[in-house]
Amino acid sequence: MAQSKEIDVLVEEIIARVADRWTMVVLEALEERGTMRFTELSHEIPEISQKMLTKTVRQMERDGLVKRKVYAVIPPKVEYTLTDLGRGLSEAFCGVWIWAEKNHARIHEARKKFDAKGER
Amino acid sequence: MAQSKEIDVLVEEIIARVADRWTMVVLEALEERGTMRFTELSHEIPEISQKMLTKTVRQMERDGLVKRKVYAVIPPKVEYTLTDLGRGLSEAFCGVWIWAEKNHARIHEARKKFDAKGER
DNA sequence: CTGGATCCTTTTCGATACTG
DNA sequence: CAGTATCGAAAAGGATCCAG
Repeated sequence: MAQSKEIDVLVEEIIARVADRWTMVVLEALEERGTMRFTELSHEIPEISQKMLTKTVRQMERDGLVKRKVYAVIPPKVEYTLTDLGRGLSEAFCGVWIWAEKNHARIHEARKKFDAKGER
Repeated sequence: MAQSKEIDVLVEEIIARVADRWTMVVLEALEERGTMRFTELSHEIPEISQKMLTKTVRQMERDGLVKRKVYAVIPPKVEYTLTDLGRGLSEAFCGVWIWAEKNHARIHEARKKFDAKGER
């Protein structure tokens, strides 16, 4: 049963959005540590800029992957938690993480070989 | 058993590279149809430009995900095939595709809700 | 047929400064 | 604390032309 082409395009768009560099890392962090505040996230992922973190969590919220809970206190407090949808994605992506952990050495090796060839 | 931080960064780099928009689509195409020529790929994925396709398959070759076989004929003939590494990734990523197929409707729904809120 | 090279536009991203 | 706004650098991407 062939999927329609339109569905394919929709699915591809989801993959592209969701398989984003930072989305994956934030998803992992939230999966491992549960509910987290904005600053906790940025400490957990030092490589991300504040701007990208804001953008990423907003996008994830929009896509229904995380729940954003704002406390009306001063100073502000905002907590991020994975939704069921987000946890499902995290689980689905688990296989890719495992694959990457197992094979990153092979990839780096392949790159070295490839680059060595080109230098001749 | 906590993984070292350096490994994490290596793995994240792999994820980022491999979870690229076009890499995923090319991977899928090659997994489904086996060996393919350059033009076949570009026909199978009409949305990709020639430049991006070239770049993507080069990168995948460098990372050891595809094998590139050049036939010394005129006109030129180049075939692309997944390596074991590539097939492994495709398999690992399979879970994410299934998740996306199952849940794309929920995501689009979540987006609609989110956008509706913002318009007030 | 399979690209490489070039030019140009668009998008992404980081750094910085500022606010409730 | 948790952002928004803005600027400029850098990267991605498309279009076109050319070559082996």
